[in-house]
Amino acid sequence: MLDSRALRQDPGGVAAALARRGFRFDTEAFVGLEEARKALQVESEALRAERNRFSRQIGESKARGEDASEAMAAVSAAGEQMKLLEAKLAGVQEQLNALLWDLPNLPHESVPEGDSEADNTEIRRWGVIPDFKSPRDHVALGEALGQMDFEAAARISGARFVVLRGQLARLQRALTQFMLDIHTGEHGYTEVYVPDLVGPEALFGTGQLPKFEDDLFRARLDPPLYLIPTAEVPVTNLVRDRILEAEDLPLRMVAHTPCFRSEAGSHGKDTRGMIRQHQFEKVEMVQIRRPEESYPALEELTGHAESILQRLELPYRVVALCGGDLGNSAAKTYDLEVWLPGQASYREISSCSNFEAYQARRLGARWRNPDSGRPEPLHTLNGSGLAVGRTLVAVIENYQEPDGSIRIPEALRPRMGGLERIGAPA
RNA sequence: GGAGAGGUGGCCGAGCGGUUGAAGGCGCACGCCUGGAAAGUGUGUAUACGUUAAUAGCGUAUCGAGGGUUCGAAUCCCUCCCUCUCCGCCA
Repeated sequence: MLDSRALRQDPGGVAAALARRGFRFDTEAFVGLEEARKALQVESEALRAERNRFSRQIGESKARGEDASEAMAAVSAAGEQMKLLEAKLAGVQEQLNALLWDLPNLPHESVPEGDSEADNTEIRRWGVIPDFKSPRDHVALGEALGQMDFEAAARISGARFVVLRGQLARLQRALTQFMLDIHTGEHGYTEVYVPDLVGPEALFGTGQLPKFEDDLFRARLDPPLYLIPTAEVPVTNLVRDRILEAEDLPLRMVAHTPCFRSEAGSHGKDTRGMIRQHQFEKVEMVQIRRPEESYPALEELTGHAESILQRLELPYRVVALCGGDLGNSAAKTYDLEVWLPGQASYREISSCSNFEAYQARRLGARWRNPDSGRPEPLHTLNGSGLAVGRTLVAVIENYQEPDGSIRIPEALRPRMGGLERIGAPA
């Protein structure tokens, strides 16, 4: 959600900024609604103030045992009119909210121009792309090992699920623990365990609702409950409706959760393998920051995600998303793309974003700024550190041997009981 | 799942349907007192929106959420959510 004050003061400027991400903001509709809102609000508040005055008089008169029928009639009349006005106001407010909630975040000035993935800017590359004569992808490798089973998963749950067995299952667990231990032990994050099912308010806060309901799995209808698409939702919502003190900041939290995505609208995309699943594991970093610190924090957080790839010795590049490719709530995003020999391309393995105050406003996440003495919206950031399923894919493909075995990255061996490779040749 | 109790300000805790944004206490802030501190004492201490140059005033809203009764609801009624206790079940 954008700052409604800024929106009122400079709708044209906001529209121009939103145009950078390919979003058309109907300023005329907004200004019209806003004017109607203001008029109705002022009028109905004045009326209510008058009614309150009369009500007080009634109380006083009755306390003295006097007749109050005149004032009661006045209040009654005001009440009728108020009902009308307030119904109108509620209608306008609803339209205004729908418009407001639908607006994406303003891109940061450093975000590259462009309207698609093709316009993203590569910031840096790390690592050496392995030179395989005939690389196999993780599906071929995993299935040959007998440890990756899409058919079994399909029998249980349909498409876009996987069953891992034995050392591959363990490798995924090792990756998870490895990531968590580094973020908590070296990067200053506090590990949190959070619900995997969340209510609609939580999803509204981080921006998934109301716009992106189709991407979610709903687990219960009555009091609605959704499976989380990312730990960002429950973890960021930890500060919902809170006013933090300056000394509480910054907050750095990390959580490992499964993530559930319906992948509506991506039929036929990445249908092979573990790249795009309905369910996957992810380690997620979340930071809650004072506004002036959020951009340095984005660099820091991105570095934390990169450090995992470096320790696993996986080649990757960092890409700054252009305006058109930016997620709805983000002001700026770096994607980390890992090299996948099976596809001979870089694929997203982490997305690190600064949401500035966009989520914080929806969440009511504030801090007491000592300079102003007032509660002000915080800045929220998050980034995958990393998507575990895709990391497993990257390890399998980058560490493959001609005989179909998988070497285990040095950094993971202690967590694999010293194992050096999976599927050693007979 | 069954039975019961309860949800009020940062916390605890009052609150007859009427002038209650809400007594009192704790905590916190500032001042007085003190050689310094403690104790004591005084004052202040929610948030959002609107109006405004204003983080000054004024207005409106908010006592779990939503709806209803009423001239008027923290107080009465209904629905839902949550917490606690006991029983049952259960990882």
